[in-house]
Amino acid sequence: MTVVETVEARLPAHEVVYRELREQILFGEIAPGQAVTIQGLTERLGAGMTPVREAIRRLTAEGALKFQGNRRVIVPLLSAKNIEEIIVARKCLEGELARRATERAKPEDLQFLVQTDKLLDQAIVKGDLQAYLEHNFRFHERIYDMADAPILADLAEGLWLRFGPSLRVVCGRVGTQNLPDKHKDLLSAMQAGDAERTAQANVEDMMQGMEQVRIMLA
Amino acid sequence: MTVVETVEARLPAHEVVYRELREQILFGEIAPGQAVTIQGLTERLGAGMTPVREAIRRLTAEGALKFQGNRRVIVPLLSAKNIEEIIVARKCLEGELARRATERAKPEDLQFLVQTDKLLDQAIVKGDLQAYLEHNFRFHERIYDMADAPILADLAEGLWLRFGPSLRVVCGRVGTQNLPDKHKDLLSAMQAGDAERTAQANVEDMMQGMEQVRIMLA
DNA sequence: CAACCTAAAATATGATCAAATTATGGATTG
DNA sequence: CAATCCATAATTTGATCATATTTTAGGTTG
Repeated sequence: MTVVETVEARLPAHEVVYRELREQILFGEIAPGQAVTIQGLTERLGAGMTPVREAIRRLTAEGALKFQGNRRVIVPLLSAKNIEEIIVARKCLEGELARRATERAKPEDLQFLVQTDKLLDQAIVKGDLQAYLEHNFRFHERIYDMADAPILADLAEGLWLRFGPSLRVVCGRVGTQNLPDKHKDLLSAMQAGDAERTAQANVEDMMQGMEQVRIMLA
Repeated sequence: MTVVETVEARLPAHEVVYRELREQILFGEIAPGQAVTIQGLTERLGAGMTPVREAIRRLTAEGALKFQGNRRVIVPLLSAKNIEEIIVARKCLEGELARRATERAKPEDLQFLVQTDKLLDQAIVKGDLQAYLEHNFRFHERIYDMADAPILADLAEGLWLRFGPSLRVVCGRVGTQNLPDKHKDLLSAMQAGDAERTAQANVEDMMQGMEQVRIMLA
């Protein structure tokens, strides 16, 4: 048995299933509107029923899944109104988190962000949608971690879980080439230690993405 | 079998357990730091293991419970830093929700709020902590519902779940007599249709409560 | 077109296995 | 001789699974 297997064996099955399913939703592998069945997951992930159930309830609580009245669970379809709400919340959260992250940035954090942004650019050039979505998320997730504000980070990640599936749809239509971001502005501001400018760049970056989703839903 | 029992029987056991446990946490019946065991709940609520498990995962995802590394689940203890984070998020959310609620207020909503505030005052006079906490929550919950913004309402309720247990501790120490609120200001502004003033009153009300918790934690 | 029937899926229980905490008793030390 | 510490046993609790029951959806028949 390898070391990796030993470490993973320490994680409960419900935790493993949760993470797996979460990533699949986050990167749009399960489309908005699509049903998620317990039995389907037990087969697909080779897990028992109870752990699968627990993972589904957890993701439902986070808004990543929606419990229909009739025992059905689906990946929710976002409405234009939903996006407005998400924008309101993110405007506040993304600004605050970027501000705090800048004040606490360590060299290895900046190095990670620069490196991730590079990988992101490469994914855009290659047109690799999956890699684009993943690196983009890792970039912002790192900022959340840096902020040393677990509750705010939880809220921000929870929102990501809500619009993630739609983002995939948007990017699939628009194409990775046409996805502008403000990461360069953000990084230069953060390197300069300018928390306010970093916050502003992060909010603008967020708004660009949300705008794309908004256009699609209209 | 009564009608009520028939209707409740339609709700899945995991949903019933979830609601029950959620209320108990919300109104501080389970103290911060206290452990929540699966077997304890199966006995106390007369439910099976799987539904209890699902309810716990759901509440863990909402931040109402915390999963310790060693398989233990507790009601989290708030730190002073946590409160700061909650304040940042609530400043944004409570303002927006009150604004939207005012714009959409129907006569029966206002009637409910006035009535609930009356019950709240009575609870204060009687020194009935449990009733105070419950009516206070129902008051604000109604505002969330009125706002017609399910995602923002989810976020606001989720935060309530985080500070609820601490609020109980605070009120237990301070006594219900010494708990000022801004509900009268809020109601008069809302009745006048002044969304901005309602928002301001709601944020002030929130801050008064958070301030109490902050003082206790210092 | 409605009522019924069948198949599939979800709910829920209890049994079983594994892990962790607590309790116990003996050895060691001051 | 009493107190402390450590190792080990016992008990409690969590994790997982297999299975029985209930519910729903969809197709079929009158």
